[in-house]
Amino acid sequence: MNQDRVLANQIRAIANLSPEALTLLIASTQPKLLKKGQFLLIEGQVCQALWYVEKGYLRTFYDRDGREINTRFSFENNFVTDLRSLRTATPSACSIQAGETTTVWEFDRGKLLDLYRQSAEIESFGRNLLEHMLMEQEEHANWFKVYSPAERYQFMLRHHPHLLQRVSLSQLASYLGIARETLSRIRKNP
Amino acid sequence: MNQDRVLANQIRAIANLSPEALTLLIASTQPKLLKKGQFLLIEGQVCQALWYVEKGYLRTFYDRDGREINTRFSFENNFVTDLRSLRTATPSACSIQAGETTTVWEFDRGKLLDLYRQSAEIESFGRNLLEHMLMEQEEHANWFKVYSPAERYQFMLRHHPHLLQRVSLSQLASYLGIARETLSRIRKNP
DNA sequence: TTCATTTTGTGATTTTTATCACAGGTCACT
DNA sequence: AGTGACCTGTGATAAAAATCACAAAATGAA
Repeated sequence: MNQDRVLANQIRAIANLSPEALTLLIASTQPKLLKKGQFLLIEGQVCQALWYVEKGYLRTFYDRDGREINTRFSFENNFVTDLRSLRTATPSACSIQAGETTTVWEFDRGKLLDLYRQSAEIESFGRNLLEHMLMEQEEHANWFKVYSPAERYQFMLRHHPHLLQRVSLSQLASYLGIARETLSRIRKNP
Repeated sequence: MNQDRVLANQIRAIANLSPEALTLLIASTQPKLLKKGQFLLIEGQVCQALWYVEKGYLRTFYDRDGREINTRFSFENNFVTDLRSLRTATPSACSIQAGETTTVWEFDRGKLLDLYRQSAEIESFGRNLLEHMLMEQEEHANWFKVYSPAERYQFMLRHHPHLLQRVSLSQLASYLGIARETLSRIRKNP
């Protein structure tokens, strides 16, 4: 059995699982190695899994008339999926791609649902994970209502500096809802 | 026992509960009637509950240097809370206020956590509810990355017309991340 | 290293949006 | 009906951001 320490510890950080439940959960996953540029999900496919990023990062983006709009960057120790596609079994409107050489653990949708039924502990883990994801998503959504573009940049710089260190400015621009050139200028003037 | 039909049906729409679990869950709630303007949560308080809106609507807002910024409007059949404050037991950075005469059902944090431990079915309901909330939140967050202000208005008009019918333009402006005057002008020119 | 590709910086210009100021309208309450 | 509080529309102006065009720099692969 392929028990990964990092994954196990991260799961424990989200919810305390008994050794049995932890084993069960980890046994259901499968590691995947992605080269930079490889896709986990392509627009139009039905999303069948949830992924945990062990190393590297993933980019979630939408295609808007040929222009790519990045809605999420998922780094180490984060979970990512297209929840709408996963839940409703409908084609995904977005794609998920590796931004670096990336290692993920794949949690298959069907297996996960089975585990939820089998183990209340694992269901509890799922709930806690979702609470965590929702909390972060809400906070991020508020950036756009509370801050101006320059303030969004400042906030990101202060609270999520890894984004700037690892993601190109061109890709960050759409994530911040501003033009690439504007972001370049904002960065110059502190 | 105060079993409300609307609430029961809405819960069933989220997750199939056995009659016993449903009874348990509903027995843990308490109805609250709010006049327009009354608060469920005031900035600085620790959020202790999750609320289900039966009638009316709630407004979630932040105070930014004396200016109110609305981040959410919760209408009939929706659940709302301040998840960060609820989870981390820290003072809330936002307030939640009734925008009309509003009836809510209050789910106390402690009772809910107890129920999660007691009943796998109820935990499953919690997970499903969170998935649903996260899905909606992600979609809303994408408005700001994918659409221009005018397009955000159009999207809201098409997909969430009740917002325009029941929330004042002044309050919607910050929710759409634009100035009140700009929204007024966008509305004129279709 | 070299070459091609991608990324970034920058100026000029246009477009969009915010801000300020104020008038008229609506609504609830007495 | 009158009063005050809030909401909406609109013009003038300033500020911010988008867009276009292109050069410089960085990156990566052969």
